[in-house]
Amino acid sequence: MGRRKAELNYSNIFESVEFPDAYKVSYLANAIVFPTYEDIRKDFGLVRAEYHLLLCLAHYSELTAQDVARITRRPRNSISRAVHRMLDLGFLKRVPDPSDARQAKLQITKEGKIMHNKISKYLVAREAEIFSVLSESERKHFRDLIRKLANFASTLKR
Amino acid sequence: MGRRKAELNYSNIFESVEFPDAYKVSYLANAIVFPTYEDIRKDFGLVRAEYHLLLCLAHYSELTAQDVARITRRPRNSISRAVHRMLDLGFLKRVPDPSDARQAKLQITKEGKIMHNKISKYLVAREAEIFSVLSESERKHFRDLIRKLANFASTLKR
DNA sequence: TTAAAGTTGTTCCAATTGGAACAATAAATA
DNA sequence: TATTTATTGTTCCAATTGGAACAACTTTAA
Repeated sequence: MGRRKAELNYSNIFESVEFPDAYKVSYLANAIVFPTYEDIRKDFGLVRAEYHLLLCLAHYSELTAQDVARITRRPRNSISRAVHRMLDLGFLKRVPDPSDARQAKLQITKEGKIMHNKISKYLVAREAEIFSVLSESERKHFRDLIRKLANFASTLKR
Repeated sequence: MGRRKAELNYSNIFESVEFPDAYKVSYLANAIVFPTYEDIRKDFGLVRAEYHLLLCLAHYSELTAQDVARITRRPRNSISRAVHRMLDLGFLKRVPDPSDARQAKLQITKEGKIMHNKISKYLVAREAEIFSVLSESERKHFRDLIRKLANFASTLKR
């Protein structure tokens, strides 16, 4: 007691905010997702859109830049910039689409896959850490609910 | 044995991504939270950190800039910038702390409260829209689970 | 067939952003 | 006490960002 100043514990507004569920989704994203992008940038040298390209093309063998923009809900120009850098880095290849000269099909390269695997490994561990606070059954339940929400959100116009 | 249909709908990677839960939290935030900040900017003229100041000071009568940075997990310099603009706009007032000359206590003004109420109303409606896809019981479960996750996330070092 | 409307990928540009360093002050330690 | 370490709020700066406009191309409508 005495000399040390009283330390108030202003830690959050989780229970008092007017939109507690949306606020916590936002908070979680800020606490765990965005620092993760920062880690990816520092440790692997890729910015968000660049990583998104890897992620999408690791799961679909062929996509246009526009497809990736839609899947990730990022602006097209960010994706466009990222495509060029990823081509330079050798993580993607691009083939013009003969049936539509406006667009080009993108594919991930072997090097891209290797990079994707490295980053994924890190992200899987990170996810496990965060969700370790839930029991198996809670986590299963959460998965069902967040799936419902995400599917619904994906139908909303951008 | 039918051929796979050529016209696939590349809409998401929810089910194939290696970290499906974290990915959907991120996706939800991108789909509903960040467009919301954009709306607040357009409709109310406040950027994210400025709105965060309103939000925090609507729920705690007195906070330092640093408190707000901690509560919202935003960088201090963003909050600092926002404080000055909010003072100019008359939404906040600032009183030097006599017991610690480094810091100042911030409070929301009447005008700030009015602005906060307007924005809150919009956000509450937005939350209701998003979560309308869940039943009452599902929503209650989701609330419990996201609370657990958010509380855990708040204990993680920044 | 022509004209209008929509789509894709791109460049440009202005604004936002956050890391880093800094001065002032406070707290901890020797 | 004197010195070192930590904290607060700030400014600076470089990088990221996304909106808007654009050209090239395709699709739809007339």
